[in-house]
Amino acid sequence: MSYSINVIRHSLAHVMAAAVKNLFGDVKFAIGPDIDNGFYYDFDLEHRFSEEDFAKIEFEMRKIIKSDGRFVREALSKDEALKMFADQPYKIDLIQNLPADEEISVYKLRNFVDLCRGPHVDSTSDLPRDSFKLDKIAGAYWRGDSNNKMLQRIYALVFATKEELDAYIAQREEAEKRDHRKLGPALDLFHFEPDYAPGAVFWHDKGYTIYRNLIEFMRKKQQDAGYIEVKTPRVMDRVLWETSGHWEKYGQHNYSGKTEDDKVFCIRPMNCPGGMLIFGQGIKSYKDLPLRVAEFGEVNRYEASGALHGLLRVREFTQDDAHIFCTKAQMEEECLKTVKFIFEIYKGFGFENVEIKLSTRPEKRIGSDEIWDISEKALMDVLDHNGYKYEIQEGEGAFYGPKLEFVLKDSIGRSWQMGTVQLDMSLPERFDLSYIAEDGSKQRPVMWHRAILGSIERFLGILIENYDGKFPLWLAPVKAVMIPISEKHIEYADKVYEEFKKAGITIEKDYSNESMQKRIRDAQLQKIPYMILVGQKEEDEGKISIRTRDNKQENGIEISGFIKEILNKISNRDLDI
RNA sequence: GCUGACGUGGCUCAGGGGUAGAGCACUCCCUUGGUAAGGGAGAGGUCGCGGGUUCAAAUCCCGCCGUCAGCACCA
Repeated sequence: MSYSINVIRHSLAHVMAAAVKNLFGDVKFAIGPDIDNGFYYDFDLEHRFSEEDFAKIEFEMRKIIKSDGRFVREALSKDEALKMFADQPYKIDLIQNLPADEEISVYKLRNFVDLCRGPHVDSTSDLPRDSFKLDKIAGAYWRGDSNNKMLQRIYALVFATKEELDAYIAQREEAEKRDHRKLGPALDLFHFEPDYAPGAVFWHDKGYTIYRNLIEFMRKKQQDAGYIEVKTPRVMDRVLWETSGHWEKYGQHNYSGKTEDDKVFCIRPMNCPGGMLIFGQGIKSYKDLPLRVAEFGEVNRYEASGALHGLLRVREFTQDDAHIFCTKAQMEEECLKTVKFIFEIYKGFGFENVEIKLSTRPEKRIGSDEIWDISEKALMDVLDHNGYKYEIQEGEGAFYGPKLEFVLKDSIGRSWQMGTVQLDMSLPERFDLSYIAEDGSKQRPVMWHRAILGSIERFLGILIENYDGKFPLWLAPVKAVMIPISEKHIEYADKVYEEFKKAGITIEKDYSNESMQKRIRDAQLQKIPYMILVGQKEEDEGKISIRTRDNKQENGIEISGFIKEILNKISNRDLDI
């Protein structure tokens, strides 16, 4: 009989728990579910696990697997279960939270009994012996709540075959090689100064060129899509943040300070209030709607130290933010337009595989259930009526409204949450925004928040990893590097170089006193799209030779034609070189 | 923020109670090379910061800061 990989993973979690019990004795067991690449199990025990324990635990697991132990299911009443797990406080906690009349099942594996719904394999001989591997140790809070005790979690990788396990590990190593925290400094894009500005980016010339390219790209697209662009203050009085409600909810994450006359100012953690004040200025008519207000807004949030992660989670970043004000009647159309817009933008970067998640009302929220019903339905209608597939994330919405999240898969299959579209039922109210309707009455506008790239920093981090540093031509900070074969050809190289310059193409010279091979290697490592090689032959013919970073080679190319080709690729934003 | 590991020249890392090493990168010299590392020489660090133990600390202990892996958080 063959079992699903999930059943195998979960059964192995029991085996590992049993092994830990055999080896370490007094252990309090928490939970051990299967996950995407294997399973984990949370333990509470005196002994501090270290990776040196892995070999021992794996050895014990294999012993258990070989012993042909049976997984035996037993059904108990709640009282019986409580008695059985009397010395297991976490299991007691779980049992007590089960419905009173529910039958409780436990699974026995030799001397180890675990509270569990199952299912499991019949016998440990159904389990693989060489396609699992203990992976890492981590702290994890009981019930995922930071008020609770932190337990020790062991993660393990489990696949159906050894080959799949090895492939997974190899894929992970590949991902590590593309880590933007490595590639970024190596390609001279940016760096961090942990001592002076943890979580804030120092953009170098090349990185900032890409950064500006991204903003220009969005700016152009937004203009075409009927947005206006504004710029609002970064430092504003605390009163504003109290009005918006963010001081109360996120005050601890704000950068704020007192002036000499004791006023408290706050560096903006988001751009919304600025957008509200722009709308609130003057009297708006229904004829002004929909009003799409974009801002490339730099924000600062004092994120928890443990949350920082390269460009993906920083304390200072720029959002490609926009607030769309519209009437109730325009609400769905605007949402649909935005969703389509988002897909169009992602496609431009080669991200075709985009998933939508719809997050519904959280426990802590404002607004009546009626309004939530209407807004959630509005989002679903837009998606349903236009054939978009989506997954619902119950209770994951913002406190002020439901949201759509756009998750894209990169070139090596990893998922990233990027853009978001959110309905805000709070801010128009708090800022008392209104417009004059056709019948002369004052109406409250509907307001959508939306960010497409999310943050420029984050998006760029993901692009680095997605492209493995090989940016498409239109984004690449340096399009080509000029490599004369020997010193004798520098004069000709300069002549060619000037032609590229004149055409507005960013190109570097490498006239350093190194062998040509060395200079080619350097250019390859910098992932510069084109190497332009000129030697005696090229000089005699008045042509150039091109080598691409993908090792494509073409000799005797005509200069003006090649320049034209590059300019074309840049303006078309071609993804291939 | 929590748990654990870690913090040595720009980068990758070795060493380890008696006042610092390698490779790459950098500078200079030789070499003038046809598609991923030519050769030589040189410069560069009070070993994250602060305190303690010691005749002596980069090395041991404590605190702080930061990084990494998770967890929690993510307006």
